[in-house]
Amino acid sequence: MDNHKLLLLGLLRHQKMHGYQLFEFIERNLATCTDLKKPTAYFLLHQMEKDGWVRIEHAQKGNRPPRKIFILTEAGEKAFWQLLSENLSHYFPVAFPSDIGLAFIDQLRPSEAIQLLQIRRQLLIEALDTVKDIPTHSGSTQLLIEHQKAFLEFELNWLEALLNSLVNSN
Amino acid sequence: MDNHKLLLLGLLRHQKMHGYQLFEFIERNLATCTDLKKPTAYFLLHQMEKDGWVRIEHAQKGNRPPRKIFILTEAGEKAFWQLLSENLSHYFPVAFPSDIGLAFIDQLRPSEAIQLLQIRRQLLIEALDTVKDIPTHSGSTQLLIEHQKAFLEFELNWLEALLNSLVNSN
DNA sequence: TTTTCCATGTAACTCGTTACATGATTTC
DNA sequence: GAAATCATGTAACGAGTTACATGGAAAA
Repeated sequence: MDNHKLLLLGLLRHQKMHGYQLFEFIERNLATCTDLKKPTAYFLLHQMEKDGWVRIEHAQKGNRPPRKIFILTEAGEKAFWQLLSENLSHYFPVAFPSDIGLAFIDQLRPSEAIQLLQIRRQLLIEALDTVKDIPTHSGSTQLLIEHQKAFLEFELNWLEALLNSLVNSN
Repeated sequence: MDNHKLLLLGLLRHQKMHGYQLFEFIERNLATCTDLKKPTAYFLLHQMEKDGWVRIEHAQKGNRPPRKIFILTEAGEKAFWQLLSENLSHYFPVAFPSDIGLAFIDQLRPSEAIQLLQIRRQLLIEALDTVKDIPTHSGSTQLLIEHQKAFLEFELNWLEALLNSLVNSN
């Protein structure tokens, strides 16, 4: 939650935006790296407004639906630094739901295990291709994408090594 | 949730156990790899009993609190295979909350960024040490631990490369 | 003219967590 | 005698998701 707020604040610090615009940006560029959904984004924006971290300006473009433009306040700026340094000085442990199946792989015939993991391998390759297709960003936003890419490559290598060892033991 | 059930079923398939025992095992051996908490485990076990995947035998050891021993049924066996092949043939995307901070690292002075990330580095090293201390398991349960270890090593390398690039740009 | 895009949200639900409750028993 | 262990849970809460609602404008 704090990290989601950090993301929104950081984007707003760079440029004031309305909710749809924020969400579009995340969806288009960071979908592989984060998982902030639309209703959550709106909810957090309003909560931050209550807390005085952002203020709202209303705007209209032609006859389009009215926009709520979110602008960082000074309190929001302070919160940004706080959340940023908390984030960077922590390490958030990651659990891998996919791994649970691996714990029981020795209960399958190797040929069956291989067949199932081939499908996973294909999905991993597709995920990696998606990340590779993201256009390069300026600044350190690119780090997020680079890290995700490096991670997926690591995962793919690891899975292929596992597949090889299964093939050899067959 | 399905993956948590898969984990419980898989452990029970190997050996019938009571809730406390199951949870102890997970806590002791798989804490770094999964995040199943005690109340969740009890809840899922009872839910699976309602669904007929496990049945309960009551037992008493001395004057200790009575135990509920969970035993896999035939339906549970079927569910196990179903959940296992679903798990293995999927890839569950992973988001990294820690990464959000990286997107804004160019807004800090490099020296400050380095200082904060050094703390993260230390935490990563400690997490890695914890995994290295887990005694070796028989069978493919060990895969889970190996994967977590390899992942943490990847993370540490990546972070150190980032730190180096920050030091050089300073 | 039907679909997609723009722009906002709400309501109900799910999964899981935290904190607490109970009570005997073994260990320090 | 106090603290940790064994063994079971419940109740309240929290974060986030899914599905739905609204309604005009642009694109196909």
